[in-house]
Amino acid sequence: MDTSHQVFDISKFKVSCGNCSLGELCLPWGLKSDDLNELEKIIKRVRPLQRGEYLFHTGDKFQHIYAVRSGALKAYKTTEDGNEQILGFYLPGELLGLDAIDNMEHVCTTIALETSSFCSIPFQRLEELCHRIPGLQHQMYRLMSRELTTENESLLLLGKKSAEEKIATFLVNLSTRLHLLGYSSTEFRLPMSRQEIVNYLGLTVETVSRIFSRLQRDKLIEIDRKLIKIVRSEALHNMCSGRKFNFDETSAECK
Amino acid sequence: MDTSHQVFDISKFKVSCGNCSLGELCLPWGLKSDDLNELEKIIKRVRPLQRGEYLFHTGDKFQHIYAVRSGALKAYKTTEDGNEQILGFYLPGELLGLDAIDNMEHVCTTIALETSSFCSIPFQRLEELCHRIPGLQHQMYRLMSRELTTENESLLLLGKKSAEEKIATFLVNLSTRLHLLGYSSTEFRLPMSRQEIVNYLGLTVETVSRIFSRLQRDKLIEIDRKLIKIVRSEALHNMCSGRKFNFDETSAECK
DNA sequence: GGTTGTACTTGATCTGGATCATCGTGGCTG
DNA sequence: CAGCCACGATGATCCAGATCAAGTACAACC
Repeated sequence: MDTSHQVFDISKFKVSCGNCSLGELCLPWGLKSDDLNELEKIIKRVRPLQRGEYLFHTGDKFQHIYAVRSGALKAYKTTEDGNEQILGFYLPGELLGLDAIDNMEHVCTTIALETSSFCSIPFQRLEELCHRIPGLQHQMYRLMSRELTTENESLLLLGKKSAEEKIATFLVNLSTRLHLLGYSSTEFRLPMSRQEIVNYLGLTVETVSRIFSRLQRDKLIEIDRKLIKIVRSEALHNMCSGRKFNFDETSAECK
Repeated sequence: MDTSHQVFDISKFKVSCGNCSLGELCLPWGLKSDDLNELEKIIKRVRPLQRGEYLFHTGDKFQHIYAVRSGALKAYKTTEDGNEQILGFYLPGELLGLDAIDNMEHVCTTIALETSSFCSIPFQRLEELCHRIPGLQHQMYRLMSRELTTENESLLLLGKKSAEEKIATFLVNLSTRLHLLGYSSTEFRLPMSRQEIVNYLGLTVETVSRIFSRLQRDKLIEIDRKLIKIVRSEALHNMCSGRKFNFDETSAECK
């Protein structure tokens, strides 16, 4: 048998959630070792995607949920008039496809922003497993609940915030998520283009460009193309919630 | 024994999902009669709320999810600067509190917009029951998944739509949900104030007032305080997605 | 019936962010 | 290395919707 073939057939690799650095952020959280083994049996790696490749399309039959292992994706819908509407960005440890359970078909399209790898979990078998493993069921509820909370926050973000607040919130949110993954929270690379940022935030490239420039001029951040360095993170945090950027008085009362 | 007392202690009433007109819209969807009985055992009615009374507050310990039986509620968060940010409105058949599972505490406050009644379901016991009843577990996933989809749509609503589109979408959405409940989809009463509508949509009362007036002048709707009559629902539907309101040419090609 | 208060409407003006236009810059190709 | 192209920055203008400022209508109370 030609073993070299197997090297490329990555889907045959056994997944080891136990050794996965994302373990605690992902599905296996709180599982006992036996249960983990059960879960690992149904999880498969899928072929990594290059930038621009799709994970699933709107309307695809829903069979698997996916966990991002590495890389970054965006999820979007296409409106009646053919425009793309970005719903969110996904980083390692995050689950994709949960919104497809209701109608058993995907309701958005997901595309890799950079080379990305995934685990795929057949939903039906996951449901069966949840049935035998209470901890897994609970973790599923938690993850779905968390996604609801996240979306509520996005709702506030888009609904009530000014351009400046949106951008500050966007950066802080990204910074927080990267930090959770063990990366620097102050220096990182934006995996998405300006165009994608503004589509998501409901702004225009010009506005974002101007605000980035202003943040840089005011020494809150340093920015070189996609490289971001957050210099004054407290000030950026304050900016998220409408409080004005007020220099050294970060301890002052904020009415 | 004073039986008249029991008339008021509504929480002692056994819930009958089987006879509930909301059955198919709510938790019991797809359950067999035996399973339904199990579910009914853990569900209780809670005291109805009058307008202005709270169901739960942000930060409350999460113990129950609630199903709206009648009436209407709003869910909101309070921002750092003390403002109210409405996250959504809830009608009969809809579940409240699912976003609290993650941290086991409520992340928003819910208040009755009119006299409203509820069923309460202790989450821990529901989880145990889901464990024994696969259909119930599946329905929970479906309901949470549906809420994710709904929130994605709200996201588009708030992020990219114009004031007119937001209002049209808001009306159409309400109309659809009321229709599902067996009410008229063309004539209904808004359970919320203008102030609440605009808070939710991220607009001002003046803008909404003007757009309502315009829609009325153009004979798309008739409006008398909180009473809405949708006169030309196709036109209103078109308006939701940025397509211009173009009179009788509803059959014309929409690029 | 008058008084008060609250919700809603309508008009006038202002402004944040969109749109339009131009230019710079860095990466890629031949 | 020139030429091209996609991306991003910046300036000038425009406009949808906010803000400010008066009204008006209706319900609650005396």
